[in-house]
Amino acid sequence: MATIQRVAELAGVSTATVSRALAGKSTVSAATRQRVEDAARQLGYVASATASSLASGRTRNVGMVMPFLGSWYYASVLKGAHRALADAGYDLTLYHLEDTTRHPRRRQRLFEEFLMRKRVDAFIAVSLELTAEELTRIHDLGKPMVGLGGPLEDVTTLSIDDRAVAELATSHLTSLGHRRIAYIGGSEGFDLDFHMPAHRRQGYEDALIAVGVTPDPAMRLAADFTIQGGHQATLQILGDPRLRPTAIFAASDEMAIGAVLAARSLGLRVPEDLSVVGIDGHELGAFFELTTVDQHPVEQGRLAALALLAELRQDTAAEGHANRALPYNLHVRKSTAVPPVRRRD
Amino acid sequence: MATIQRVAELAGVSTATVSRALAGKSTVSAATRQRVEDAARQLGYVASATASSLASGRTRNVGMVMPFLGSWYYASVLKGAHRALADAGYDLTLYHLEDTTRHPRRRQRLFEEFLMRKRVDAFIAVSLELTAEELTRIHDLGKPMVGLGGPLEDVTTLSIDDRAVAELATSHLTSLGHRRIAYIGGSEGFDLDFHMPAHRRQGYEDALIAVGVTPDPAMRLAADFTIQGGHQATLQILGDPRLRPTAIFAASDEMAIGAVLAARSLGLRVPEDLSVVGIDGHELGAFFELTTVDQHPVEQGRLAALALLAELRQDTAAEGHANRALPYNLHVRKSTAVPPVRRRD
DNA sequence: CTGAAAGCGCTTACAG
DNA sequence: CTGAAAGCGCTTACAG
Repeated sequence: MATIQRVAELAGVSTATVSRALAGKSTVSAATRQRVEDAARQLGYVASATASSLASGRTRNVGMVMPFLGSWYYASVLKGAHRALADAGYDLTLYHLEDTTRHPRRRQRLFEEFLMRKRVDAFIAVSLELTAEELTRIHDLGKPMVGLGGPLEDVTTLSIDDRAVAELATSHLTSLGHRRIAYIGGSEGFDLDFHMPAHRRQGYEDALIAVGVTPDPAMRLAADFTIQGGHQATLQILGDPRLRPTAIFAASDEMAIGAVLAARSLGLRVPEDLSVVGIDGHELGAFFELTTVDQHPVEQGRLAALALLAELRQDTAAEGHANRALPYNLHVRKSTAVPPVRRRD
Repeated sequence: MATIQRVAELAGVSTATVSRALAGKSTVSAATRQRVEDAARQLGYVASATASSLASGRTRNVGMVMPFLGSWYYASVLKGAHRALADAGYDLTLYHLEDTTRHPRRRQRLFEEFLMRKRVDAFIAVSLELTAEELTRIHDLGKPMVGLGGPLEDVTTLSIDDRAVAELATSHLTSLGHRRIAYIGGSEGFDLDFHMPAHRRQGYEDALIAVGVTPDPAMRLAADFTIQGGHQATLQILGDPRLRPTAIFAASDEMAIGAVLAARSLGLRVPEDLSVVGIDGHELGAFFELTTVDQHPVEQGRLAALALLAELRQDTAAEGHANRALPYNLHVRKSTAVPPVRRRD
């Protein structure tokens, strides 16, 4: 593998000039730059990231800290962030923040060893619920950080307005004429950001109140954020003769798909007998013709990466820890429609 | 951030001794080691990966090259590999090998820039179909590499026996008494390893022939490896009055789920009217009570990482480029049963 | 616009 | 068992 020394010899300049020319510094003459580039190409030279990092103090590598690997949302965010970073010439190193209670040693090691190695210039933290000590440790690293999802103290955060999203989904249903709308929310502790379920419930209730409906606690169920969770909760709701909802709003698309399948298994047609709306923009939504509030996870990853790159570029110690709002939009498909004609009570 | 120099001062030894003590070299006295460890802990010292790499030539970082981010299988493999690497003290840097035809520049840049930076000691390549030139470039990097999935020339590869897997799934059906078994295989070009569809089809046919059934080309359909793909193919198969299969074998669990949903939409019960078996061990399989041949993707990622770590440990130039077989097992759930009593033809 | 030289923070023969 | 010193391959003030 070629070194900068070899390139310098071939181009007939010093290693300092090679470094400047390939880094695109403006203080190199066009002719010299050309010779250096030719020599580098001829030798297949690419600067060693290791040596470059040690000398410059910049790694051109970003750490991505995620609580889950293997689920659709996180994989999508990862994809969006990776592409934006790669386009800027950055590498992405992945850190899995495991569950504290189940894997205390692995999690501890992440903070005491992996993140301390100075392998990255900055971090993107997705849906992180951190202890005070963990947050201190991260701050002590002195690296820029952008959070996606849960609001973190003294960290620039991008997050979706969970209340507004839930209100939009519910209003979509009320505007179609629905009044008996059940809500399947997250069970406590399932999601890492424990404010999210409360915000979404608030949005749901706000939308009901806006059309004069008093929220009925019996119409709210907690479930896991999975197809199975939505399925069970829906069987529960539809099986209770007192409830008779005409629509279900689920806090995730997977739950909503579970609701659709549960309705079908009871012989109900969606949307003729029951409307269903979810949140996410999940890849399976298209197949199930699910109406949803799309939160664009790939785009979320991209925006987090761009925000971080901006901080790195201006090297701001970043006082402006804004909590920026992420985009979302209602994607109407065929799982929602006007409610069935009301039966006599 | 503490440097090795500070630790050396605090412990009253040279930096060389600090380095040896913390690296666990046996040539350090117990007393000295203890003092060094105490000093390091007190200062919160962790060696800089950058400096360590430059000095030692080892990065303790592995590159994971994947053609897709965001799908369940790849996310699962990533998860398994990440954990095994982290447990060995290694970091994981992710490289997305984008589709050649759609993103020629991004893919080219991966080979000409990202992989050349010497940021990693070795690579794990998942389902990679590489051009001759790309393979040459990877070999020229002189780094150990383990392939998962597609067989790569001169590379240690872990792969599943696709023929045997398909034969097992099909034999499960024939042993239940099925003889009219349709097969939904991958459409050409969808998967990167283009031998896989042929091998699975071979296994399907072998199992039929073993019970005296002549494979009928009309019972084979190609589809995308998705729920949608399986759904469409199944409507096609069940809609053809000449075929009347009692069972469907799909080359992936997502296809198989599509088959189950298609059957239900036609009023058929699974498994009473139609048995369905898939391949994968997909997380959704449990919900749909799908019988499948589980290929344990998380475990695949772990095994690939362990194989790579073994190569790194013995620093073998690795002549033994064995193609090791990955484990799989039949997971019988409720989507398969004896065939319905045959109607008169 | 370019070069000589220091230095980034470690590891590791070499010597004792 | 330990230390002094070289060196890993770059980047970047500093000087001209």
